[in-house]
Amino acid sequence: MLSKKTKYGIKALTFLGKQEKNTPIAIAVISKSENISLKFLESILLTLRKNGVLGSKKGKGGGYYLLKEPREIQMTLVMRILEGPISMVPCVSLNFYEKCDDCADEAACAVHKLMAKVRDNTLQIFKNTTLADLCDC
Amino acid sequence: MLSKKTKYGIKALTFLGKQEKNTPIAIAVISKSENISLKFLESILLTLRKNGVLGSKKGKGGGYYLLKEPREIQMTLVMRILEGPISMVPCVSLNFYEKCDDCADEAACAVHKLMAKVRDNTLQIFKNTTLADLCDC
DNA sequence: AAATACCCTATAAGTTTAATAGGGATTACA
DNA sequence: TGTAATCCCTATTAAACTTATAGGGTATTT
Repeated sequence: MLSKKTKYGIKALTFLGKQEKNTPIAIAVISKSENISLKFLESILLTLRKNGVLGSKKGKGGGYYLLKEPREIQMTLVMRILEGPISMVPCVSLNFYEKCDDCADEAACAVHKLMAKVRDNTLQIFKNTTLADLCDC
Repeated sequence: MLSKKTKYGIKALTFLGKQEKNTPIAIAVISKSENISLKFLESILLTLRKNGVLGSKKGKGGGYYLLKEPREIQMTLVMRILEGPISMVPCVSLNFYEKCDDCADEAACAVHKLMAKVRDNTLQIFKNTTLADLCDC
């Protein structure tokens, strides 16, 4: 299951990407428009800012804005920041690899084999989908 | 993340699929071979039996066995029984559909759009992968 | 200086997962 | 016929994760 954190994060990014000008948008504006708990959204946007996806401006007239063009923001990046590993098991993860305790031979493991296939496909989708694609609705 | 339930389930099914003869195998045998908690595995195999994937035989010499040929057991079935929905959000699920509370227009939702693509791809893989494929190692 | 809006940490409620425990029912075989 | 093997079923629990909520701090603009 996709966490609400990621879901809300993608919605917020899409909202920002759809703006005509890339000027700061207050959290409260996004929160109301997308029906997202303000405080929860706050922490999500903070995470995206710390990871270089968003910039922010404090004080009156402040808010969050995209640091890159929508077409340059791949969903791989967004997913990894908000959701974590793209693969369903750590033993096939490229960025978050971990060996399984219970599994002696990875090459002979059915789960590994299956999940590697799934990861390859999912990764392709996330790589080839940018925020710009999601903003065309 | 894939639950351990599903992971263990697939491993157990693969173990059964690799047997020369399709005679009952005791839970304890699978448990030891695959390093899976016996009691936990027990509940998993029970679920698979209740869903028509496995048969069982009680008493001495009893155990679990496949009810169908490995090549006829699609991973879609196994995943849906053990893991639940294949899609990452309920609003794009074919078998477990649910509307989002926060989302007014599904067709215009970025998350929906993205996750529908992911589901399509993942579904194809699970459909085209049978237990027999996983047993060739 | 006052209002606005982001920044940061802590905490709590709710849910899910993974496992554990314990006993019941059935079957094979000596 | 009795006993060991083995599946069947329910309940409980411990840990982890998710989804918020609360409260105050800091910077900026007007």
